[in-house]
Amino acid sequence: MNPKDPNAGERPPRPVTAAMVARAAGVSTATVSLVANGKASGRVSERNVQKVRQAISDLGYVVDGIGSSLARGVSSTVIMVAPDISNPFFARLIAGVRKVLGSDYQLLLSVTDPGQSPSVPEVRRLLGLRPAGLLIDAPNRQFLSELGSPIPVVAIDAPDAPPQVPAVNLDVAQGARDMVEHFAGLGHRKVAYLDANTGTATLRQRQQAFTHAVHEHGMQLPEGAVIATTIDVGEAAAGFAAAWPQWQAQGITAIGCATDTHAYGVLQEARVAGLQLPDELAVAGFDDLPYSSTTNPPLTSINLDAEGLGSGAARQLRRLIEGEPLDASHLVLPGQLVVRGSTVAQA
Amino acid sequence: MNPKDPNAGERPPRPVTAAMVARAAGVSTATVSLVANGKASGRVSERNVQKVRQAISDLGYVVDGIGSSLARGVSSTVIMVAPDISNPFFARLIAGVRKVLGSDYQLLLSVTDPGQSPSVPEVRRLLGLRPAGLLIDAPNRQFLSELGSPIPVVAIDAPDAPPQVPAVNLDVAQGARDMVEHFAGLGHRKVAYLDANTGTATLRQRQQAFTHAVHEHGMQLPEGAVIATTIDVGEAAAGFAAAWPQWQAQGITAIGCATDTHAYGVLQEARVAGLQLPDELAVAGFDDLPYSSTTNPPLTSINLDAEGLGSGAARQLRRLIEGEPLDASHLVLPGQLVVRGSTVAQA
DNA sequence: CTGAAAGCGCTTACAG
DNA sequence: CTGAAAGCGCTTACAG
Repeated sequence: MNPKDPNAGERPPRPVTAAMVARAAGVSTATVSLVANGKASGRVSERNVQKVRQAISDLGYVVDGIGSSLARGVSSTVIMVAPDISNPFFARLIAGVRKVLGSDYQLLLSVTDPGQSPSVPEVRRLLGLRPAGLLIDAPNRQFLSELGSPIPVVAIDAPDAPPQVPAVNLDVAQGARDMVEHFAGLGHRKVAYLDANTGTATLRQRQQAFTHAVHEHGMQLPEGAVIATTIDVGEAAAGFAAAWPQWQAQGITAIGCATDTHAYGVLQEARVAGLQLPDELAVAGFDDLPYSSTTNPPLTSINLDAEGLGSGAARQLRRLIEGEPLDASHLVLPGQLVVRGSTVAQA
Repeated sequence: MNPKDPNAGERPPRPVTAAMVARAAGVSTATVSLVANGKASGRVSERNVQKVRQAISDLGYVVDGIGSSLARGVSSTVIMVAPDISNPFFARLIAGVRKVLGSDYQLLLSVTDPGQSPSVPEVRRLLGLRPAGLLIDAPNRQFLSELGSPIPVVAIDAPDAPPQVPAVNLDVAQGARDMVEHFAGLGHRKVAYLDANTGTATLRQRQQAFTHAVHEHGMQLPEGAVIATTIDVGEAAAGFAAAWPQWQAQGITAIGCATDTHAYGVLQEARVAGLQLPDELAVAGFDDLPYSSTTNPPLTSINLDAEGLGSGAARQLRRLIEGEPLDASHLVLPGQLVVRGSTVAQA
């Protein structure tokens, strides 16, 4: 670590093994193992602990994860399999996971092809790495029922996970109902929905609950009032721009968006079109991304706790790994409607 | 894989080992190993190959990565360490890496805290996993000089990497010069620069080369004409909105942006402010993200080959891993100015 | 072409 | 408290 380290930047000759440390300290590798893993107390004399510690730091010994994993049967690695990492929601999710895993487990990400649910063979290969547990983001139901993992698995954002697969989800259906109720309370009668076309379960749920709630409230979702684009401000803007003339003619005054990203596109085009928000058009989204409080106007959104989702999933996984019982196999985190200027004129 | 698999969703009793396969096929584990690793040809009789293949598929055997890694000394894992994953540029980078690694190596991501260069101890722990190689995205120079890895490492987007660390970079300086020359050719005399405040070397390079080129062309970057925000459309929009009155008063007619994301913010605010682009204001960015061709107006940008960056780095790493010589330790991929409506009125 | 055996680096009963 | 030894699952010279 010393910047003047003569070895800096070069290939160290060969890695330091426990045997080398044992020799240097004059003890057995068993003792080195105990000390290196913090299991020395009460089992190794203070004198030997010191000698081993000294040798470890002198030689720069790091426990070899492979040897250790083989001996123990598992590694201290947690692998998270995720289809889509390039969005701020995911970054917050990871932050939550990392927080709970701390330094006890090493988090590694395995990215599947964009928008694809992971495949069973792919995950089986990952299993060959002997992770302590697996976190699987947005898997589809079929995958989950086919997997059958020998190690603990927790699904994230998998509302359709079978009961035997622990999962932690977001209550997006309730969020959708809250959004619709909010629109209804404001007097909107005809609404539209800007969906995401990625086909994950959480997105499907949002749309279905939205549609259902609209009818329950006696409101209308006219012909052609549900369109879908990718999760991209530009695509959403273009989609809205194309649909708006007709929607306007149909008397639509409010738009629910599957994600805040979609809503940003709507806001952008609406401002360019000179629409008065929220008077002529009300817009709301899902996710409550950080920027939603500073858009113009600020965006009404369903706050979904990405970090809580990550920490919750990691917590469940730790329980499983460590053999503790789960309070519940499926956890559902509530969302929260955050009302801002895109639906209600603010002071 | 059969959906009717009675084991589906349950914990398989215990993993299948090479010894079990050997017993089932009536051969030794050595033979199983040869067949399972595709090294059988010319060394195992066709008859035994068949028997082993049969047993492998009957039992669903997968080579244990841990055992294999220990025996071989390395795993077939490539770990990519990255500070910031939540942007589309990174997704394309990954795609390039995956393409070159194919199924020969398993790509795993290790995410550092947002915006942080990885730390040496962190990476040392990763080394305990015995990866075949390491890909390190946007490391700082100090990290690189301290690391001294026993395994192949390739730095990505590290223009200040020391010569002994192979790196693949983007020629952002040339890109900045091209951008400025483009502005100059259009007759702009006073320009501004909207920087990113993340402090990575590539961003620093863009800004310095831009500034330098401005002076070389006899143009001006007036007092207060360089501001910085996070890489976020909203932040950039707000930053621009706050600065524009003064910039306008100073006679600034063109803005260079450190990333397209910044430029989107400028475009957004400019349209709202009713500015005529490109007549009253010209805007250009870096990255040429997919959406840049469909903004309104389409954005002039320096196309940086994210996928090529990923595939180039992966290719270098493979060479290193496989013991082949490198053509060059440092690779620099050219950028390309793509002129669109945000700087030049289009037909 | 084949299999017995050594060895990768570690952990963990076990005997002392 | 301590160390010799077995064993984790695999790969690879080696002898046949």
